[in-house]
Amino acid sequence: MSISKTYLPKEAEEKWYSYWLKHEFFKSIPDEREPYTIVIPPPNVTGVLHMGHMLNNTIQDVLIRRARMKGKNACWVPGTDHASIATEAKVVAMLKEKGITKKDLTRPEFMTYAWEWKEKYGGIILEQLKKLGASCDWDRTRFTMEDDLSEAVIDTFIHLHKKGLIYRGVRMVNWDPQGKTAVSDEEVIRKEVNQKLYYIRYKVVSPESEVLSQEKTSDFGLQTLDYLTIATTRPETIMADSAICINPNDERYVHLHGKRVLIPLINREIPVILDEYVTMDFGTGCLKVTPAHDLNDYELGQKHNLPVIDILNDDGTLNENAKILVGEDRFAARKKITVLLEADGYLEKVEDYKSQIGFSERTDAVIEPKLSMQWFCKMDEMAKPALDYVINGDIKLIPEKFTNTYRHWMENVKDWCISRQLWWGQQIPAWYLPDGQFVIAKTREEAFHQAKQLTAHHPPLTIDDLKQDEDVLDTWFSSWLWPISVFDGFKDPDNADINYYYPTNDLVTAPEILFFWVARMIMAGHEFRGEIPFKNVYLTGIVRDKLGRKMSKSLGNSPDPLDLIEKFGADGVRVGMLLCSPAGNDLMFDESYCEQGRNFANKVWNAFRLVKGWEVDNSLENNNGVAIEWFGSRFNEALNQIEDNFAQYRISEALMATYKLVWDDFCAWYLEMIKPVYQHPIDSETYNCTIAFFENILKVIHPFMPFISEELWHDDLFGEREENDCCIIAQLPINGKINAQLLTEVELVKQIVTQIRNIRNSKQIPPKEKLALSVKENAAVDYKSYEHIITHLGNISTLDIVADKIVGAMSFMVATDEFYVPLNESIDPVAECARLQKDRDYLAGFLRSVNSKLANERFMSNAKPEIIEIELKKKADAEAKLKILEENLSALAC
RNA sequence: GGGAGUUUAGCUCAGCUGGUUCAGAGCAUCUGCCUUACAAGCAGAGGGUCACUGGUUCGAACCCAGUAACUCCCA
Repeated sequence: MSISKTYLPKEAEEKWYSYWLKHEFFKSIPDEREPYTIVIPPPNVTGVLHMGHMLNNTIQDVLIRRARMKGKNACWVPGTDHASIATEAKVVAMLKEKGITKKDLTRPEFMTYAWEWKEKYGGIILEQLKKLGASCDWDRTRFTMEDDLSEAVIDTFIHLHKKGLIYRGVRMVNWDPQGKTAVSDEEVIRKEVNQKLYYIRYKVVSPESEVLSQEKTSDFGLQTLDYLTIATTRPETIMADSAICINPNDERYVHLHGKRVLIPLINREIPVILDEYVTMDFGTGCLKVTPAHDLNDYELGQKHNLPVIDILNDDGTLNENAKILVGEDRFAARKKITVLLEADGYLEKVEDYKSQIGFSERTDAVIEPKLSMQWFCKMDEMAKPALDYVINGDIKLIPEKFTNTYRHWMENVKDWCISRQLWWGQQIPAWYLPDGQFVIAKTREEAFHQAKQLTAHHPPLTIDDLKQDEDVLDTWFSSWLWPISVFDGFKDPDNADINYYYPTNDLVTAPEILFFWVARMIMAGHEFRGEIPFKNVYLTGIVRDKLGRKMSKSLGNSPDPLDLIEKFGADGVRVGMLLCSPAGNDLMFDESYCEQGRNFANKVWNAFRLVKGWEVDNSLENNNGVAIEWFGSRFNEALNQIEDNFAQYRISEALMATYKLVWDDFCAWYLEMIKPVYQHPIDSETYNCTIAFFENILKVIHPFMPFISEELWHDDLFGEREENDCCIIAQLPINGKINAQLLTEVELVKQIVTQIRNIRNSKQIPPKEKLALSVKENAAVDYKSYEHIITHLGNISTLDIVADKIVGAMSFMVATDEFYVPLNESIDPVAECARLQKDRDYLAGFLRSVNSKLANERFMSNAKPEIIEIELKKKADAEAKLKILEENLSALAC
């Protein structure tokens, strides 16, 4: 036999993946079967596969393969999103290398470069998914910026605008001064940063004492009545201050009520206002209010009608409003103004200070809160039905704990800023007239038509006078339509695909995007189809390294998934990912899990080698009836467990149940039970049953390990296969009968075998030396029917049923039955006594606790009858065993 | 600051409605084996004050309160 001793995945993976493709097993078209649909969370088109994708897509593939094997019409729709910020950043960087800056290009020129980039690098990630074995229907691959999907986005915008759900407004946004775009809250990464807290003095002016104060301007006196001190981390923004705010309850500052102060260096006068918003014990209790550059200050400013003074340009430099340091970058300005303040005596002190600062996820620039004109989508109306679907269980979040978080978010939802100051994306269909009015229209012509109505009485407006909004829509404004748009549900709302596949079944994604993707898909589903987009949302954990750090490129702590596949095989990596991924909890990934997965594949491979090597002799009679019936029952029991685990989305537990079924029950017990003596043939009935079992095992492992199962499926051990007879479309075994008594008794048999092995171990008896075994049956189990198994696994010469104890033999108990193994050497009575006494003491203690329970009136009156029943049985069992132990002890005269 | 979650063996995690001999699994460790499927293996074994302190209960890993540590989300 020339089969390799280890499973070599590489060849099988290439062979079977292309075989599956060629035979279109991933392809789905609507038919009369029940559909099972997953839409992939579209990865960034310019992305490469990372561990998060591996986990996510392994789970999806397991689910989709299982559904396929359960007879459903399984459809997994792949695709990518255009990732406007990330992609544009990459294109800009690529252009920079060529010596081109974005500013020098027209919009269409830039888009040409961007599309070239996308064609060249986009979709690499989808090719990588194939290595993992992903069984997506590749003919359905979609991209959020392709024409149809873009049209859906624009139509959606127009629709929502008509409904009054989209508006334009000045709002505080997270501004990325490097990318020169607004980014969403979700794209801001908060980090703890060491900063400085600057204490700055503002001179107090008051009408009555103005003269006095001005006199003191030159020498900054130490009279605390003359100035107040604020604490800030951003001294460069003092020129944008609109007020100083103190808490009305702050007794230290009662004298400041109604006063005005001068901003240092520029001497602009601002009022002191009162608001309980100010925390008295933070800093000095005096808060500088800078509405243009801080969200909280903005809200405070709104409340108190303060002017908004914006001193920053889009690139983060100071503008003319700042009066001083104009043109300086904000961080350079901070350093310089500190020097100026110090020089003029305004700087009281500087302290070290730690606080959270927002950084752009894409450019890592410090986020600047900035007031800017943006497009918004109103959320409150849409949030309500989207919340209801989850609360009333139409959509299930797995694990359930996320329902709370979801509710909390949906009840406090904020409007969605949907504009981005970029070119790569769908350009907002707003057209501005020269007078600043705008219309919303799909095309320039339509916009012109509408615009003419607005300016009916004015001199001619030409079509070229219209200027389209420069901004594009947030990528999530495409993604939230994904479950509908991939089936062309916007273009053709009643088409066969959308009617058949929608709502989809399961969505598998990360909890990080529960709100800005999952929640919005639910809103879109309700808004545009009046239906949920999916029934279950399985939220995976975040893949972390052993130290609990999130895997990331910048930390360099993430293995390359393709290297892992190379090293352990795709099946091994899939198993490895799932072994360490409890639902909803983060997973501490380690390569050793993949190694375990590889070893498992190897175990299956070697079980195959064993069976493959057997010779069949038709004249032999079948002695393995019990073993065969037992494994059949055990297999059915395991099928139930696996099904149950899947029903609860406990996928790693379903895998573990499968793992144990194969490794322990099939390999370690069943195959050992029936294995013929070396170079002896096997009877045909056992052989055929074993092959049938093996084929069922291939089916059960297939969703987890598609490649090795398919590889073995086609071996002639399992007979001739038709061209289309493949494991991937085989139907999972149907649940059969379970003989519970048999399962229980074989557990006892296993204990007997283990005890015999222990005797061998402790007495250093070689496995080849046969031993005799006698049993004194005290209970109802007929061990004679298991004789074949016991003698085979324990290498026992004879199994005798005896009526009396055998003195001088090694003994052990299983349940209440007594077993004896006579040895040539005499046993050590002292050691034997000690062993028996230990058992007796333990049992006696146990019995005491049971008895005290039963003697407790409150227990007897409160406990449920079945609990009392159990306690009584415990008592009876313990007493029976104890009796035997006592007998044995006295026989030994201990 | 507000909200949510986690804490069980060296590691990663199960443990459902409080009630079996309930303290479990996989990995790792230790011991013995190159026994003709597999050393990527086989046969055994050890290992835990269920974070801590109280409470409820006949009975608590599980319910309640408080404390501590860690994580995430929001501000």
